[in-house]
Amino acid sequence: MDTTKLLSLLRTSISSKSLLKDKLIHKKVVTLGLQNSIALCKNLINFYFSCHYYHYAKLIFKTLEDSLDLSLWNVLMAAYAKNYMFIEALEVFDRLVLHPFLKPDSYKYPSVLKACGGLGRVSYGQLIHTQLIRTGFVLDVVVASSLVGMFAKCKRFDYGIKVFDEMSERDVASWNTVISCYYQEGQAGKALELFGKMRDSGFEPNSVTLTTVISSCARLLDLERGKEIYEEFVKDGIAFDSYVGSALVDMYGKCGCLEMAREVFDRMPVKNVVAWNALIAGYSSKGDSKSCIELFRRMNEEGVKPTLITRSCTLMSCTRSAKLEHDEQDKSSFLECYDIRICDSW
DNA sequence: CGGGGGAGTG
Repeated sequence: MDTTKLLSLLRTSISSKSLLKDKLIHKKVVTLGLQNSIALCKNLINFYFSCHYYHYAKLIFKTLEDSLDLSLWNVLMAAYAKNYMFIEALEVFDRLVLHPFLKPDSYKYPSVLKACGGLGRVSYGQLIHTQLIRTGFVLDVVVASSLVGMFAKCKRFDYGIKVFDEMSERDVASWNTVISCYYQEGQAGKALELFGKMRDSGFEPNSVTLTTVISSCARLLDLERGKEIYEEFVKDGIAFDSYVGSALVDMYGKCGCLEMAREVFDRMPVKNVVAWNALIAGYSSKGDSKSCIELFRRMNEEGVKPTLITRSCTLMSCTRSAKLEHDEQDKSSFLECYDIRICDSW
């Protein structure tokens, strides 16, 4: 069996998440003496991460870390960053910095910047920023966007916007990053303004853009504009995914159109917890505790785990309900929700 | 091999 065949087997087992099968493949890799195949090992690392077998992933890396292949280090950092293991990602980066022979490339930076953002380590991010200017890697569009995102996550929006303004090359993702930067800062109007600029500059917005733009309309309670923009996107054939769906449910809910919110929600093929929460929050703001309780029960039945937001919205709607003192059914619903809150850890 | 998206209360 050759490397190509093994790789394709591995990809299939990654998508079907069958660990047993993969262990057999891994054994085969070792017995065939292909453990030095970098490409194969990158796939193995990603596979073990997808099964949360981080220890195995690290072992694979360890057997090859002396091979002077930077991409292997980058794969490991990216895998950690993607799984929110930011400390581990930074540890790999720090070790890489001390490496005597490996010369940096632009792929080394996005993951570590994501980790800095996730940990709020702005001073470390700034240190890297300085290096990026010195080495010229800041000219890479992905590296620069990562910087913008890192500064936004660290609440240093001014720095993020400055980096964006100085970018010599931009793409859809970098525009999305800066639009989201304004949104996160609480400047929804400015986010919409940048969206206009993005289109004027000739970039085609995608579903990521749509999510942020709809959320901005939601925050501004500008239902008309949101609808208008959404219809344009529909005409352009932009995908209606779970992010877009949740943003729409949120917008309709915030604007008090619960029928529309419910309609979008029902149309979502996969209802994630954010969509549930957005709908519950909508009913909660109307003081409709009955609908909140009903949804709270339904999501439990459907196996979607409530979050802190689910519970606070549901409970708030119950306490807001003026009938609570008199209506036995509401009272028991409240207690039910409260009991679950005590049993689960928050 | 890398970057960008959504929910609550006070």
